[in-house]
Amino acid sequence: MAAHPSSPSATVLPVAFYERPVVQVAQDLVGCVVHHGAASGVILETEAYHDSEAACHAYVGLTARTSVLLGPPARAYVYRSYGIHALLNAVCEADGVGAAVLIRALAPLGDLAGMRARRGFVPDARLCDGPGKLTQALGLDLEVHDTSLVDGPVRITPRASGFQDVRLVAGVRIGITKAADLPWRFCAAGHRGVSRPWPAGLLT
DNA sequence: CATGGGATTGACT
DNA sequence: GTCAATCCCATGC
Repeated sequence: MAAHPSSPSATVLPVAFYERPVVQVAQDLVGCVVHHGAASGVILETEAYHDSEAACHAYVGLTARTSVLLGPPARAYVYRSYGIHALLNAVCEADGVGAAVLIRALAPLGDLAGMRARRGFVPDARLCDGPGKLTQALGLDLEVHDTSLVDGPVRITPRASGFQDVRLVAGVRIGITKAADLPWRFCAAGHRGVSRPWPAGLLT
């Protein structure tokens, strides 16, 4: 952090950014930068989830698990998947609406050495090409669940240089069985560092 | 209190 | 292509 003297709060995406329709936020987040400590990466892939459709955890209503999803926007929703992986989501829309954007892939940007150490020295292109991989690379765990994305340990800043006008490729969401036909997955066109399978047209 | 499923990954056939 | 690892929590008896 000492190498970056600029004030973080001045450039962090504000609460109002997240307090919008979740499918819009999912698209706008591609190209933005996630920070955790010295580690950071450019978002290459997102998915939107909303409590109006069955794939969203909040579809079942208010429970201990879904209280954060249904709470105010601009907070981190982190949960464990398959007993092993921590998945990072940004809570969106108004307080009372269950909606979040799942961050599925990053282009590694800051603290590559730390990422390599935490990920076990895989090729750099594979450091953050999946939702469980990127949380491990960033050093995130469930401890950041229900923390602020504006002034908490995890922060997201606006689109990096070279990503202001990023072209998006939409596809269906990955790894779900319910509401599997909604095209709510968004990838940065031309970037191979996204999770498999690549959506049609990614490289064209 | 017991059971089962899941927004994944990596290793293996 | 298949499959197991392994945690949280919703559901049901």
